[in-house]
Amino acid sequence: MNVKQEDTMGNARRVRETGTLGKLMALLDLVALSDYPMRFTDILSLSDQPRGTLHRQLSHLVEEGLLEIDRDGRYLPGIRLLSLASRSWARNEFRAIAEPHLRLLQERTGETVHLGVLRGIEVIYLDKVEGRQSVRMYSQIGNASPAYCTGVGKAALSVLDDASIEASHAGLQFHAYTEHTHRGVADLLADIAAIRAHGYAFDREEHESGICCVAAPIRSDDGNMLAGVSVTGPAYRVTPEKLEEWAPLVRVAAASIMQDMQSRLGPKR
Amino acid sequence: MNVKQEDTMGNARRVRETGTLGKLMALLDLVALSDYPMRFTDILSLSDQPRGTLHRQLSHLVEEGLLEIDRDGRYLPGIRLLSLASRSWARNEFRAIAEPHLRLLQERTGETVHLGVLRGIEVIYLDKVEGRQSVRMYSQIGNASPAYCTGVGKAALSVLDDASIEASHAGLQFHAYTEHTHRGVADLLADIAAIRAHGYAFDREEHESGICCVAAPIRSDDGNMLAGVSVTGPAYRVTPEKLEEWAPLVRVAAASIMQDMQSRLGPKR
DNA sequence: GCTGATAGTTCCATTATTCGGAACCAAATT
DNA sequence: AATTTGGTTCCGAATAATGGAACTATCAGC
Repeated sequence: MNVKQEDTMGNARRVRETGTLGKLMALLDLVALSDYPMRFTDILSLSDQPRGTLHRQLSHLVEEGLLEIDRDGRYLPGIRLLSLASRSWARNEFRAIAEPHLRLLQERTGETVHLGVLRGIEVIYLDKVEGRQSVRMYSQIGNASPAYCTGVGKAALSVLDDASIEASHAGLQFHAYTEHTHRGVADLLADIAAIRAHGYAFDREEHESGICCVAAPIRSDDGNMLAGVSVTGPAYRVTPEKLEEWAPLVRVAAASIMQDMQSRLGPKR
Repeated sequence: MNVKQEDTMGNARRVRETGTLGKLMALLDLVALSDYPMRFTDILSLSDQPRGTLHRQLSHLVEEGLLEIDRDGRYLPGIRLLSLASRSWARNEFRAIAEPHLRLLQERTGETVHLGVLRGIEVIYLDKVEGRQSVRMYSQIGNASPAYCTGVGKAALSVLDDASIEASHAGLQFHAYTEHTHRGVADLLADIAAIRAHGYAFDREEHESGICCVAAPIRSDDGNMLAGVSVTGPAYRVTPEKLEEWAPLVRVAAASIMQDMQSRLGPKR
């Protein structure tokens, strides 16, 4: 576009901002995914754009219902996003195919089961099946977490070769969520080598203190989508032994999902 | 813009399509909210745009992850929508404030409780609290339904005056979901008059056969947002007597939510 | 395999939209 | 009243979207 080639580091999400839509979506990300609601000036300082331009862009997003302004002039994600997303979820074939297998895995282990897909260097959780406790359903669904510190993410990455992983994570600053979080690509690659050897990945409190999981990779037959299933639980209940014990179950679940995908999506075309 | 002023009736959703973003979002709606996955030509026949233009627009949406193409060349809603929406939901203050009241109402009635906001002539469900059964959580959240045939929708509409309702529903074709669905604005306004008198709305199998509910309106203090709470259940369990019995509880829930909003949002600014 | 038809993609001069600096407006602050 | 801060509007210049047409699969029937 113009001078702003170098994406101010931290935000290693978007690379090229394709035309008008790209710019607006980048802005939407900035506002909707921020951790606190921002006002016009806050956004102005983060997005290097002239005032007039930014103002018009925000107005357009608001007009479309993608953002909303509260009474204090703070910008918040709009509800239109919700209705779009509910379709995205309901109509997702992969999720639908995986669901029964997630349920089975949940029953076998008694712990929470997650399904997530890899999108770049992030994992987006597509579904979640939990046991009795009706804590906060929905919660995790749609959430994006870094691949390098989640079981599902590392499992999915393990299908790729080192070069790709290194390339996609180059220059990324690994955030130290806990003391066990990988600190850089080298750590990650070492872990991934082990994951490839075993066929499953562990997350031992790497993303959240006190939370462990074991995950297995899923790849679509066309190879365009990488995903993972995991069983997650609190460390006091989910011991290393339990994780080892569940690993084969998780692998079976992943394998069954892949098989179902092949038979339900493969033959057609 | 150009000739296409009259929005081919049925789709009484979008009126003016603001610039580039508006057109793209209209297209996204068309594709993402359709009932079945469409291929390029299907979309072409629905959106009156030249081939080249449409193709580029779809490409942009795909590049941004708002749409995806499956192996058969059909366009589907993309997962990026999910991650945006999860923030929209998690950060929604109204939902957070209402939640405890929804839980209480659920406990008191034992049936499923919904929270929905009015957006134009549609209701978008923001939250849902159900009892024991872990049927299909999430399901309803984000879903958009016509206001005229849902309890929450009619309750929310009842806060507006007849003229506004008539204006917004003018020319709208009322879809006959069941034999009890209102057939036109006249029916709707008659029902709404009763709702205003009582302070609560019934839905007696108007949207879905065998499903009944009772709902009460919620209006934000600034009057910019209309919403509703409802208790819903299967007709065999949720008799007319039960609905009458719950009506005051639903009104109390609505009132408490409004009060909480006032005290938690009001004083600030 | 050939022929015509249908589906999808690319090109590029024209046209419409966005861009962005600056002026403007409105509230708070001194 | 004067100044600062936060937000909005304007309009010529820069840029991106448009859309007709040419082009390339892919497919169906012969």
